[in-house]
Amino acid sequence: MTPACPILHVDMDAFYASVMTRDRPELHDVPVVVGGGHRGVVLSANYPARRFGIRSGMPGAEAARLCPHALTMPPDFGLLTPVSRAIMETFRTVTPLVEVTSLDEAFLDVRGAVRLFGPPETIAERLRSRIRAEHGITCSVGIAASISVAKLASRQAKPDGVRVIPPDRFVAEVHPLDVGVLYGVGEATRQRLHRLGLVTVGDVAAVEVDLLRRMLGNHLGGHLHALVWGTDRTELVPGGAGVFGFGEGEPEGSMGAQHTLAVDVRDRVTLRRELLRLTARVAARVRTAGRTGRTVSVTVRFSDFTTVQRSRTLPVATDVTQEVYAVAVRLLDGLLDRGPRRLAVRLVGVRVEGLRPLRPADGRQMVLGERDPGWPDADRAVDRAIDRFGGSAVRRASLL
DNA sequence: TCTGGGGTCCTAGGACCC
DNA sequence: TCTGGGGTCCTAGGACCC
Repeated sequence: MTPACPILHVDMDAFYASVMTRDRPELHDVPVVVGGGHRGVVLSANYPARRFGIRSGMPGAEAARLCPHALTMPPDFGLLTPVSRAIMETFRTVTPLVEVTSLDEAFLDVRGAVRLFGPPETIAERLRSRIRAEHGITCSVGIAASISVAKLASRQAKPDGVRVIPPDRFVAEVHPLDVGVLYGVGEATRQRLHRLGLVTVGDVAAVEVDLLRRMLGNHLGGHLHALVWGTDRTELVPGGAGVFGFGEGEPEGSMGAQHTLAVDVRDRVTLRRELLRLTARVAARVRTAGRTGRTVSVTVRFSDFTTVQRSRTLPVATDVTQEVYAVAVRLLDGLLDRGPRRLAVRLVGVRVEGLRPLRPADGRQMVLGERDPGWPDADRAVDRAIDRFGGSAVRRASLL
């Protein structure tokens, strides 16, 4: 029989901080912050640090103000990634229906596993004790009929707990809460709803769906209506880690890179050099994934934090660094010429969109009368060298 | 010493075509 | 020589997630 609540959301507790201090018992009562260095944000804070009000996503400077004696360390993905992979593999011993949404979170559909392993609550406890035993860290599990409610439940289960929200308890337990608890309602939508006098989930549920659609737009209105009644049935998509660039597959639609400069910069030569560095990285990833993209998009964030983006779609898809860069640098120049003038630049980014698999026929066919400038060969040579000697072995002349 | 980096999806207007 | 609808593509911006 299919259980009423077949969806599990498993969320590691303070994953980065927990893993990085796991073998250092002397740090267990010390506030530890991962990330948040110069101009950065907090990626993870252990529970002692949270007692000072430190939260992930917070500017590092603010965290330092709240707790000056906290120990701050950069994330060590060489340590974190294998732990994450092993945990996700543990999930797959229960069900193949695992959607990995980040290094430290996944949704599981266990409807086919109850016969073998028992009810979802039992499965949750099994997974929790295995993760504790094998990796020395704790996690929390939300259990519900849908991913959106399971996600909400796991947040309430933290730390180191399990929470079930069955459909017949949804209204009683969720309607009194602030709309911001809903998965998919961020700060902007929350503020908007609050301004309309809709503060709790129940307040929104009392509004007719047609009115909601008129107030918030067709899609958001309809989606929100489903969320507040717990009827959203967005399907779990098995796989998915590639979306986050953690190496398990590659993203489908776009690949990009951006960087916040150590100091705000006005000098165009410096900005172009940074753009080339990022472009080389992105194009190499596109090639490695065996894809090409048609749209190049450049993002600039100015010192006042206003962010502008310009894109250009090419007639023919490319994976050639120099072709992407030629477009990107024109977009950058246009942006600097017409953007909020006089402001220094804080961040530059480049993205290749409209990715699709590279078919042999796409090859490097020449437009009539055009000479192949040899860039694809140069790219392949660079890719091979990076493959053999590592990324630091190869630098483009203009980066030296 | 305010505010990262990697993605996805939706909206809305204009161009262009039928 | 007046009015139009529908579909797709492109661009810019914004919201959301971890």
